Amino acid sequence: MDNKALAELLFPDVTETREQTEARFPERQLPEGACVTRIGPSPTGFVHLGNLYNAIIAERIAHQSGGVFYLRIEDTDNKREVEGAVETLINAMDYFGVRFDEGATAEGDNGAYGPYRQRQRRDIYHVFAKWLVEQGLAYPCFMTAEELDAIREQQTAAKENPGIYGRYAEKSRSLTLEEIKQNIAEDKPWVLRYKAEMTDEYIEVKDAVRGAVKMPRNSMDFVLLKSDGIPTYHFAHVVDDHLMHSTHVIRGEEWLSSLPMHVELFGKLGWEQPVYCHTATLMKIDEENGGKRKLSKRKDPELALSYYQQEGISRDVVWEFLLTLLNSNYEEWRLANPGVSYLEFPYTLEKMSISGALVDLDKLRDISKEVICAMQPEKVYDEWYGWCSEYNREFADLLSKYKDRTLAALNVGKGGKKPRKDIETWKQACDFMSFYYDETFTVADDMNEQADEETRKQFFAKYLETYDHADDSQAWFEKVRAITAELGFAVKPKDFKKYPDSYKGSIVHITNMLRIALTGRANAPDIHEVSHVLGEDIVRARLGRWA
RNA sequence: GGCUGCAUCGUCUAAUGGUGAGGAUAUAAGAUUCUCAAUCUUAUGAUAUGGGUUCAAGUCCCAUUGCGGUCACCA
Repeated sequence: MDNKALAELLFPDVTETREQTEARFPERQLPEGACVTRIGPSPTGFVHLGNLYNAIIAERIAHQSGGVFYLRIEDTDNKREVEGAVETLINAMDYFGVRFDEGATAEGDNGAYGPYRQRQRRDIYHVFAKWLVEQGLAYPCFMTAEELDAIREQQTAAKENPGIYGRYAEKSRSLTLEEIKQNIAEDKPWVLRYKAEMTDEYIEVKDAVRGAVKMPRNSMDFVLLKSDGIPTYHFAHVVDDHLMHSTHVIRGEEWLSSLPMHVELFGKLGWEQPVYCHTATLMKIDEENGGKRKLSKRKDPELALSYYQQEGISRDVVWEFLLTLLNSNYEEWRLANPGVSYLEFPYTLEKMSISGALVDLDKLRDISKEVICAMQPEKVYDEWYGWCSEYNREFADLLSKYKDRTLAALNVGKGGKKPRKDIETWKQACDFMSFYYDETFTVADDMNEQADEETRKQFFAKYLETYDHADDSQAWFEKVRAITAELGFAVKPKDFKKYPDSYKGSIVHITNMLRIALTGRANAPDIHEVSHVLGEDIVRARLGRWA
């Protein structure tokens, strides 16, 4: 076979040599030790928690080393592509504070190694495809889907490994130049296959987290270019990560088994392999059978990044959460460095866990309270307002109308050493804080459980009579106690527990009445503090209804 | 099925081959002279199984089991 002639026949439009193409993607000028990483999502419109997980690793590795982090859109499968998916992805990454130095943007490209959308790099792949054909390392295959299905059936029946290799590749491999010319003249669709060697050798690849991984060397004639001339993931990955000079390839462990193909291509093209880092899959407990399983797009809403956006889970919270999963020493570091940005944490691949972690929403909730509690009220306000303006416009209006009151409310219970931890998510915050605004204030809890109507009227009348908005918390509580005793309620809850028949109730009932009247609920923060956030007029108005 | 990755409390994990297997979270009980959110005490709770190597194994080796991945003109 005349490989040169075959290459010309298959790629008549390719005029550039591989040297010329490579010269257009020169070495990056970076300081010693700088890492170049990327994420390569496919634009399906669905952004995974796993996407962010890998993005965070890649971003940290690059930026901690003074390197480059870029975005490449892997859109080689046009069947899966969804309109507007690139924008969705960029928005999601932006929401979670992942910033790219170069790569695809909503408008186009930013950077010297583009295009950053694989479909637009078709000509580049063809240069290397042509070279592989010239070297006798690739050949066209005209087999139809039906023929491939038949082969697979035959292989399954014979308990052989499925795929195109060995004698199953004979038919296409043995085509003469004349036959190929004929097929092409007839416009028969073809794919370009890698011409693998039949071998039982093993390869060993160093994975940055897993250590040495041993696998059988590739002996499959896998597809390099599909019939539309677009490369498969495998070919595109090798060409792009070489030309764009990625030093580290961070991706999910589902790629581990195709690693031999990639190693094969890097070897044959004479390129240096990047450092591979195959991350563990995020898992979840299956409610049906109690087993550990992969997060599934259909059954698990918390898999979608949009879930975290819709719930209003703060960017910082998601980072903290993922970092605790990513590096086992993160929590320890956080404890030793409270108040420091997570960006200061020295992230290392060595500390990465290799077994699949379970997404534990309990843990997320705990981290969430912790993180938001530690935020300055101004920051809480800004982030919360930002979320509301996208997901709850009415509340956003309230927040801007009552900005000062909201800031004061966010300070409630923040004075001492043990600050309150009320807020978990922005969505929940709207609910939790609703009693501070007349527009959203409702009485949710029943006051009948606290005392009968007669006592209630007496209490509120007396309370308002002696109420002095200027009282400090001590003086205020003394008055509450006085009224409590006067009404025949136990001032000490323990007394009531001991002698329930001697009292009409305890101070707990009294304060609960106050709380319900003031906030609409029996469980709420400190009455005295809340009163001062609301102001005297509102306090008198809300309590007056009951007197 | 072939190939392959992983395996410590429910969950996330720590432990140069050598301490009573430690922490966090969750759960339960108690404390905090007003609820709740917290906070503090305490408790429950793990090296998947079976062999080997070694004075000594959670740690090294082998097998079994379990869970995952992959075997497309999908990524």
